Amino acid sequence: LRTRLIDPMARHKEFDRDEALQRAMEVFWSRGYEAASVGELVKHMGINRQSLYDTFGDKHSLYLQALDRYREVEGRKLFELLERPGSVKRALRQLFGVVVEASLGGGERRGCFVGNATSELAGRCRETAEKACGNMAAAEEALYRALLRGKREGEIGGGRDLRAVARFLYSSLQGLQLMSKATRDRKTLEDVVRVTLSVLD
Amino acid sequence: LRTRLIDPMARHKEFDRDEALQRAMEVFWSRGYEAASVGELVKHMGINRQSLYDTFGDKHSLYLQALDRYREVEGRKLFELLERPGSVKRALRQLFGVVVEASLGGGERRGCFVGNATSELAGRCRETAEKACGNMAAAEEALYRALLRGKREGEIGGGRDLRAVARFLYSSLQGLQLMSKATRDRKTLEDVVRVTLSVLD
DNA sequence: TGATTTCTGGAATGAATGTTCCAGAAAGAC
DNA sequence: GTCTTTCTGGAACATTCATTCCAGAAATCA
Repeated sequence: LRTRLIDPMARHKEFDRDEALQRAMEVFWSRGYEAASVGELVKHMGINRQSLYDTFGDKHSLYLQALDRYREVEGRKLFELLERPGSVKRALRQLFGVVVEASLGGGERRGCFVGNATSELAGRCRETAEKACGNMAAAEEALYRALLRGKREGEIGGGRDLRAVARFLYSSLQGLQLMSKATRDRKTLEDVVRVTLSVLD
Repeated sequence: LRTRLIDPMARHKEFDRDEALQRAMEVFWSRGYEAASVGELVKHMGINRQSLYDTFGDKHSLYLQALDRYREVEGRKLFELLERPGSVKRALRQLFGVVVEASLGGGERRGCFVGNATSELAGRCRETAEKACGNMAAAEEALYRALLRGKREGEIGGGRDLRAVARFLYSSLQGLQLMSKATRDRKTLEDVVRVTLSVLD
């Protein structure tokens, strides 16, 4: 790092750091921390073993960076969905619906990476717990703003503590994602969603 | 096994199988499947390494048996709490309250073993997924019966699809347990519980 | 071209893993 | 006492793991 500033003539990195991190995230997302081996990561990231260690540090450090990336990418999606003009209730139905459909589709059921990380590591790894907390707070905030807008636009009644409702919705989303890992029964998942969203009425 | 039936003269098992399994369950519950080493299991179970393999088979098989035990033990607790005569709403408040207090106490936050197992393995291990499903169905049934009683006794209104509400409550419990792994903020958790239980009003 | 740095692939390392083998002690049934 | 079986502790095994080392090829900039 220092030498490059002093005498900057060398080969550039060939791979795209973000793209490699994205791939790493997918592996950790599917397999979890412990079950994901460095060999697997190397293969899916498409970079050299040495490059992995040079660029991201060790496995644990890479995991935390993957968590950060997940938050950015998925957080952006959540944000965009909820800030989109139009019915807030409709946006929430869509949000929960995406989870249900992802579970019923033939693909892999990875759940929520942050939820998985919380379940697997938060009790044991302070950094993971902090990142999970941060993600929770960010999602809660996005939900809260959406609810505020819903109230402002008359779609949501004023009798509720919207902060509490936002927290409830985040918790429900995590519960649903967990359920969706265990069952592919559409009726069950839709029951959960229907009752969850009924608190907005 | 066969020889014992033909010629039953030998030493008896010295340790209590259920007790050892209970200990194994605690290890898996705290650490998850991958992170729990056989060495750790041997130590906490208080039995010999060989006895572990003789009695429970390999690590994976032991894990599945621990899951079964969890379901029996915790399932019984859930059942007893919900079947206890008196207010159903009160019982549910108590149920959710236990989770909140466990999270705020100084102890380890293990969450729900079945939830942990679902998160870590259900996507990859069919047997785990099936056991998780079974547990879900059993808990749902207990909740459903409690709700039916609440309706019969006039505590819960008749407008609801109680099957759906039972599923919702189970999902919420899982969501809450996950949240409780990441945060120790009482207000946050109580917000979630309050909104969750408000669907019964 | 020459200097310098990074990339790449593979080998090497050392620790930890799950599992099995062994030999002796202990305890029931005859 | 004599079997027979299980228990116990420890060693042995093979595999996998995360991580590091190495040497050559590639690429940048002077």
